[in-house]
Amino acid sequence: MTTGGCGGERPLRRDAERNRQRILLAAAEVFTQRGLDATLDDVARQAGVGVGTVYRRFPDKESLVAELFADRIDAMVAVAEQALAAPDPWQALVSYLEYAAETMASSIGLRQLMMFATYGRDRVAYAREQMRPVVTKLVERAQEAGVLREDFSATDVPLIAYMLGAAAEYASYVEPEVWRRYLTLIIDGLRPSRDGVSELPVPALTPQEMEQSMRAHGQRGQARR
Amino acid sequence: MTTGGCGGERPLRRDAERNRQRILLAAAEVFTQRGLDATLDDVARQAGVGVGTVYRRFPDKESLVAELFADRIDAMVAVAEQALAAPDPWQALVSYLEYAAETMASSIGLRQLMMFATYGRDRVAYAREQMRPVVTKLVERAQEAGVLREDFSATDVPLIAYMLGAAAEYASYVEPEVWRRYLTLIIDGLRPSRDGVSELPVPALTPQEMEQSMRAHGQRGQARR
DNA sequence: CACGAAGCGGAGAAGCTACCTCCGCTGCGG
DNA sequence: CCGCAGCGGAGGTAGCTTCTCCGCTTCGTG
Repeated sequence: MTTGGCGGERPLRRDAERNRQRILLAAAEVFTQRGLDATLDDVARQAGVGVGTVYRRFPDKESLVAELFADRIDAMVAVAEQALAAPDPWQALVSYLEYAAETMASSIGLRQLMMFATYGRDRVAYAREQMRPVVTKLVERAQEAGVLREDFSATDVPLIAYMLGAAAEYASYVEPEVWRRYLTLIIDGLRPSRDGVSELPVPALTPQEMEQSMRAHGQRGQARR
Repeated sequence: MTTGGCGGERPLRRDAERNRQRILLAAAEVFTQRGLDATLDDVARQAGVGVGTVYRRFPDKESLVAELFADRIDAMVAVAEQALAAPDPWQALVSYLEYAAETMASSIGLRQLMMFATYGRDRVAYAREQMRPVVTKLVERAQEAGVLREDFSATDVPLIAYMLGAAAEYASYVEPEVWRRYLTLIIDGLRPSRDGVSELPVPALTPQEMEQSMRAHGQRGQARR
């Protein structure tokens, strides 16, 4: 009632607000399980409302997707910064890598959003820019401490997370956590100079190349599907 | 002429045969670079012929895809068997893993074909059945020799290969070989009991679960997309 | 060379699917 | 109790894919 100045938009009617929440919930379910290719019709069905209701609340698919995942994208940046504050350089890097992989594995839609420049380019681009120097520092700190192999690079982090997300998606119907096996293998391979360690055979992607890859996939709406 | 009994089909006219080869070549290009979602129209354009010509030679998309990749699928089985004949259990497993990953990384279409039950189910299913016991033996032999961690499983092989293929696809425009970095990390993580080795945190997929995953993705034509 | 048949191209039919709009009806709440 | 915010979902529009058809071209044999 007493909101007084009515900051701009009047509050929704009670039933409308309830439907809005239902839609958000349904969208989360649908886009995480089936990816961003899923239709707004699908979301509506899952929410138990008509398509019209969805389009009344969200001007288009992109807005809905953006609103849905905004906080999880922000969280990725925050967690990276927290990791940098942690005392143990090895633990910091490993836990961030795990967090990134967990994020990519937890939602097909979010993975597509982060890795393909299909929707919400601005916000994602911004988050990526925030993270880049932080992750670089994370990697360098571990290397300076001598606990991480020298040939590892910051751009390997998102690619590994993406890759693990792909494995998670593949197995999502039977064991959504298999990716942890492969993360463990990779982490075990991350330590420096043990006997029998082989050098990494190819240079890592440069940040510019990461951008390019992202764009290349964004072009033809692969995210999709 | 003197083919006499005419084994069934008369040979194609010279220009027709030339076009057939062009189509096969174009199809290889298109399906490996863009995946099985690519249109037969795309193939025709790439081949420099009309769509009609494609459909005259190959009854439908599936036939073309099957014919294209048949030998590479057979090769996967053959290479597995060869690996089993190699003397060094570690080398045998590692080289097969590399071969599998290379296959999945070299062609988006082939990876989809092998991992999603969209086209050519029979041949792929058959190849998988052939490979399963061989890979199992490869893994067990390495474990008995004490050169491979005990918690590694045969079903990890295709999943790892798939995952690396996903990384390859992502970076295909800038550095199609990055996946080798991650294969190396994984291989370094494959050796048994070094100090600081962590146990794998999740059980591997069972062969039945592998089948299920494959089918699940095949259902809604994701492969494509 | 001439001619029949094999082959060709590509417009377009047929069938989807996805996004979004519109309008007559419903039911909230002042 | 009534006015208006909100609702549902049929359907318009656009795009895309698979495959067919038929008038024209080219091969190669007699």
